[in-house]
Amino acid sequence: MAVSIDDLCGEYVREHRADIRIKKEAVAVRNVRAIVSAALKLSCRKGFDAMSLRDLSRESGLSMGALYSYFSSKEELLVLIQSLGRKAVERILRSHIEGESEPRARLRVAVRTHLYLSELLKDWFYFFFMEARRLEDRFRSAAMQSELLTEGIIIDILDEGIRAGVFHELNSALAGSVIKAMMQDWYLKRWKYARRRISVDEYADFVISVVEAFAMEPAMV
Amino acid sequence: MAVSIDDLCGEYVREHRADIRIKKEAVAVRNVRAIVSAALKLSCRKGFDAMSLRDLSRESGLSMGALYSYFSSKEELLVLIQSLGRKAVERILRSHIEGESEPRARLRVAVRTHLYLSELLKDWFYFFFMEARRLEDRFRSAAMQSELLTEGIIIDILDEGIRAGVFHELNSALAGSVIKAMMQDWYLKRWKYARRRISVDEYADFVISVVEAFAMEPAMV
DNA sequence: GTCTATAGTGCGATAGAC
DNA sequence: GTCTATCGCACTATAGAC
Repeated sequence: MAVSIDDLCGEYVREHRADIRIKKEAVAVRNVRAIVSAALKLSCRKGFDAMSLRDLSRESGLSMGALYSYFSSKEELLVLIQSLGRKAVERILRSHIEGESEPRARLRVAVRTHLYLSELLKDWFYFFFMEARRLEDRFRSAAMQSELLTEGIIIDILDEGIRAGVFHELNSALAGSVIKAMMQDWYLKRWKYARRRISVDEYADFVISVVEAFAMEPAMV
Repeated sequence: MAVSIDDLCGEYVREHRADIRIKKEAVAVRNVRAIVSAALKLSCRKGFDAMSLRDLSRESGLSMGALYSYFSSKEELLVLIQSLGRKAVERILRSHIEGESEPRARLRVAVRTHLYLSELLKDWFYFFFMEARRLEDRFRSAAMQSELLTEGIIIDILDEGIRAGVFHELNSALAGSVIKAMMQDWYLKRWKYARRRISVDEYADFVISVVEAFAMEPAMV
């Protein structure tokens, strides 16, 4: 699963060559990386609003003026980080789940992949959640669609499993919601799980066991 | 369960008579109510940072100057809302659970009471979660303690039930975490459940069914 | 491309009239 | 008690030197 801040920033620069004033790709990627990395770090501490561009300038090592070569307003920077990361996450999540066909295995892979991905990109996921309401309407609805999309993947798997008789009759919409809630807790309460020395694998195993206890026919557990 | 914004604000005024410059209690309660109510409304839309005191002045109907008769800085207003609401919530939650003694009933009451309370005080709960990281260290650690306290209530009930043989052997700390996560989803994703016309009762029943499927011995489900 | 310096804005907070 | 008026400051954003 080759995905990191570097990869995502490289992808962004190549897709937005026209909007960025910097000609050398290597320079652009390096600086975008520094900016996004610094912005995530500072925002996750105190929030995007509380982060001033002076803070961002200091943390990223670029001057105020240089920052504006990469985005044209603070709002645009917010949208950049949100949409860039989200698109990448959706793509990766989908590609991993497609490998499995049997519902029970698909459900396990979906939960585990989501947790691994959110572990790898903790700051991004936290940022998506906490800063989504600061977006303008058109971008916020994209964020809501994204919440529903991830959940929809889970719901589809559950419905498939019910039809196949692997899972018993259950409210798949509500089940999808609470499964998503459990997965989100991993990156929303990092401090708690870190303090208790719970690994992402332990957490994944536990969530899967809860989900299966509820969804599986007793005879198959 | 007599608890509302009015009750909490009245309680605050009586406890902080010394700090508030207004002499008439009736006036003070009315204005504190207007301020807190407006602050919650505005903060839950765009965040506490994004809410200016001019916005708050407009929404509450008090002038900038008048606002400063009730708090001495924006930071103090944040702490006021956080600590006031949180203390009240903890007290109410504890008092309701004490009524039950049998582990299974206690668990059901704990989940249901928490959900009802978060329904009644949606804005407060949302505010606690989203604005906690803006607090100074000493206040933020109080917020973290509160997260652990609510979760601790659940964990204690689970441990009791395991000892009594009502629940099977399970990792009660992890179970407490994910139960808390499911309960929190109710007020963190209000837009989603409202859109789907899910009532708090439906949600409570569902969460309880998930928890019991996992925690109960198969024979007792 | 990146810098420094600064323009222009809106903020939190306060003083003083009523 | 509450208001209006205003202060000083920190912010976003930009202009112009290098």
